[in-house]
Amino acid sequence: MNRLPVAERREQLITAALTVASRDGIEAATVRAVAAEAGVSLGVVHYCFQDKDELLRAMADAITEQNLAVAISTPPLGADVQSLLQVVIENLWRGIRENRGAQLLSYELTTTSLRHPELRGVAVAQYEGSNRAAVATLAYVERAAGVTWVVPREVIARTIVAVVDGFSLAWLVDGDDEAAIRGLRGFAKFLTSLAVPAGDVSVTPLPAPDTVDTAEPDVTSA
Amino acid sequence: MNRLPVAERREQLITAALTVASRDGIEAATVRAVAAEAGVSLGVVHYCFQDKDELLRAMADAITEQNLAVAISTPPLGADVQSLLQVVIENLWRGIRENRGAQLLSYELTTTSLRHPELRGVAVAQYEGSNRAAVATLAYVERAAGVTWVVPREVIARTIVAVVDGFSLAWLVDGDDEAAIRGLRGFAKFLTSLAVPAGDVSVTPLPAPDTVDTAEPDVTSA
DNA sequence: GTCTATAGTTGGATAGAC
DNA sequence: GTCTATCCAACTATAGAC
Repeated sequence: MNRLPVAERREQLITAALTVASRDGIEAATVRAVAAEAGVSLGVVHYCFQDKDELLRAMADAITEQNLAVAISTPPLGADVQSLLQVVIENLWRGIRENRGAQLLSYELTTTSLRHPELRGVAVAQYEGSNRAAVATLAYVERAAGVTWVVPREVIARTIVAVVDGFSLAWLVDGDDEAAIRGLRGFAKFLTSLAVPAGDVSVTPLPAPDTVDTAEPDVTSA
Repeated sequence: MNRLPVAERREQLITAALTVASRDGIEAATVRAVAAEAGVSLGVVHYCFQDKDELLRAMADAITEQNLAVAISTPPLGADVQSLLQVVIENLWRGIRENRGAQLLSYELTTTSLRHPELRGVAVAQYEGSNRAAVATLAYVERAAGVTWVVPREVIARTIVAVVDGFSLAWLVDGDDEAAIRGLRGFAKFLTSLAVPAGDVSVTPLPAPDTVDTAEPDVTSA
């Protein structure tokens, strides 16, 4: 109703799009539905976004940013690898469990992106976000617990993303919370077995929380 | 063109639907596109299937059956757990790698099913198929290598499905064959660490191949 | 059983008044 | 900037001729 600067209007519409898409699925996030959710008329959306693809892309970017933002929250410090990984994984899991719709939307965005050339890049961006977050988390754990890994950090990061995605997907289907958390705990234990005390360097002092660029790897992306 | 019994016509249309959906995505598998692919007219499809949902459901069932059928193929026998698991996982991976479209379709079916009440059950059926195949594979490995597991077989099965799904999804996005196979090999190694020699019972003689109801777990489902 | 024709929806996108 | 009105395309589904 009110006249807003385009930038703000865009934010509002992106939020509306996220609401609709998380709740009712990516298919339901039509231009019309988004306009209705935001309480504006159809024309407004087309005034702010060139076309539907641009809106979808903006929505995907918003998710990624959001995940990276969440990733800054600091987990409990100073503990052994085992419990540190446990906590990190469980925080991550809580975020997923409490946002079923968003998690499902993330997979919908991935598959949609993989099928439509005009959305090429969205899925890759999601994955890059996830991997960066996972790598940063690992770096954090390394410093906090004074360890390194017996395999390259990037390899572990990829595994984290894959395993969390896999268990999330299974949980989306059967809703078995117990099985999900059990699986993830087992995985944390496995990760622990890949850690070895950092040889030469003693435990590096922890940087201030906000210079650690993650805590919870983004798993919203594919 | 020709007059076929309904049952055969259905098979033909399901095949056509699989072709279209694997190639162009689940969205592209419209009644019209399927009819065109099968070389029949629009009305024929509606004569064979009550509505589009029934067609989609039939398509999903066909995938599951197909996966279970593939799972009967016998892997190389008589080896240690490590190499046995290695081979099983690599066979599984080859099947995925060579059917990118079908694999992607599987995830599309899952998310679609999770969003549409009228397709409720499809995703669960996919997952049950995967799990049954994984459990059967584990049972096979147990007999072939004379081992049992330090955690319940069902838990391992769920983990297998999750991990394979996770790595598959990552591969669909970035196409990194090397990373995928590396990750899966690492996982096979991990599984090996969960195996212990079967204590009391000596190695049970292998049943005939076709009584072993799997070899490759279905990972097509979500 | 198979075809054409058409009804009835839905959704993307634009034009033009205010 | 925002609204209404409208166009156009694609799709599901059905009716009825052959």
